[in-house]
Amino acid sequence: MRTIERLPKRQRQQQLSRLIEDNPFMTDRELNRLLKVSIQTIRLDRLELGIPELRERVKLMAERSYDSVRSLPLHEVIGDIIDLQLDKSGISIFEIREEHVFSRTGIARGHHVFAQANSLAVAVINDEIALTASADIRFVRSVALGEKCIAKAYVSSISGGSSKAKVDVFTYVGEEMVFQGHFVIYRSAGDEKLEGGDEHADRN
Amino acid sequence: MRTIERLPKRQRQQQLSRLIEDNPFMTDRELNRLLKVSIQTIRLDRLELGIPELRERVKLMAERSYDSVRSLPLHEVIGDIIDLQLDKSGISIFEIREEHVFSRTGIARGHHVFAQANSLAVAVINDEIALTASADIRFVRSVALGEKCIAKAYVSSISGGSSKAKVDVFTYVGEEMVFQGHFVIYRSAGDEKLEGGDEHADRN
DNA sequence: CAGCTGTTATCACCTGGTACTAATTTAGTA
DNA sequence: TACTAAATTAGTACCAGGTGATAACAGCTG
Repeated sequence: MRTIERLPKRQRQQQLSRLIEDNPFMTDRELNRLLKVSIQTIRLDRLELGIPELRERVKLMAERSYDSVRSLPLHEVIGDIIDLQLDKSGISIFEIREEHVFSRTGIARGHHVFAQANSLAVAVINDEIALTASADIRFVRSVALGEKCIAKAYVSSISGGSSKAKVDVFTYVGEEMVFQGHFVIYRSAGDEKLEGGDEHADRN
Repeated sequence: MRTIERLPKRQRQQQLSRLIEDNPFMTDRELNRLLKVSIQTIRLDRLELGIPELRERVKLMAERSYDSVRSLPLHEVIGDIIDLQLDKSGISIFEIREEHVFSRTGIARGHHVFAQANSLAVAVINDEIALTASADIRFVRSVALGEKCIAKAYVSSISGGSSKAKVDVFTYVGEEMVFQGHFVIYRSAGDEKLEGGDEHADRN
């Protein structure tokens, strides 16, 4: 057996890779039944392909998700709030990373930029519960992978003791403005028919 | 030993919970050394507390992250597009789940609802690259955990052979409108200074 | 003292493997 | 055809990290 026609092995190994890729929870036993080869062959194949055993695969996945939970994009506030004067103004920083961009072009997806601004607008309102009621937004220029977005929020009006506040948010990359939004935020004071959006999250 | 002074057990179990909580990758062996009790006691404690063994914990984490990858909130299109007539209209469904709501109240965070609408507005535009330029949005009422958001997008105008399209999106839960947005989308045709937001994602 | 809780110790067993050795099958060529 | 080498299968010992059952012991308490 020199070189020709040893495809079946290659093919099987490709299949094996694919199977494990799209269901990493398969045991060797299940795989040997699916691929109609002995369990030893499966193990040899994994060895050659550098695919770790089930438990290691599962552990790796868990570790990855454990790490990423610590910096999860859509839980709590998007972006790090670095300055906050309640009912007045606030500043947050948000770095555009792999998971935020469209892979073909490296341009940030709009909702991330929006989410940073929205989070900040909500955080700056000094209330137990604050929800976005409406917003008028503009993406001035596209934001690329690796760029740091600095969002600055200014409360422009707070209606008396009651329910609405207006917040303007401007997001910059360096000197350039990339986004602007005018938000109307509902506050908890005196209304039960809350209107949407985001609640107040921790302010650390 | 009636009731008084059996605190050490309770305390130990609390500590155990805490330890496992903030490092789920600990074996019973490591825990027994840390807490200075036998490994059997650790196992009994886990049993009483309903804490599964290391491998189960790790597997659960992996499964959670695996599930959420399949329906990842901010990658690709948010929501399932169930109908699409390019340059005309589109419909998508998005179910509000645990990871989309503010845990204290079960109210959906605004950017998810926005993200669904934004994704759909972009998807409905028949162009290689489409980016959100601006939007005017309103959260009509808050959306709760478990509710299914049906977003309907209508292209209201496409400016000649050139760069802008207007898309109106209305999102409903049952009969009720919960969100409305008017989007201006930039299209790839004839402009390099693209303006932000979201690119065109797969349409399946 | 009996009885109870709590703790520790053993022992058999389980899953999903690794590591190694050996036999068997298959295919290709001298 | 016989030889050779790769590929596959089989079997064994061993491992981590457990479960489950059973037993023994300590210490207090009524």
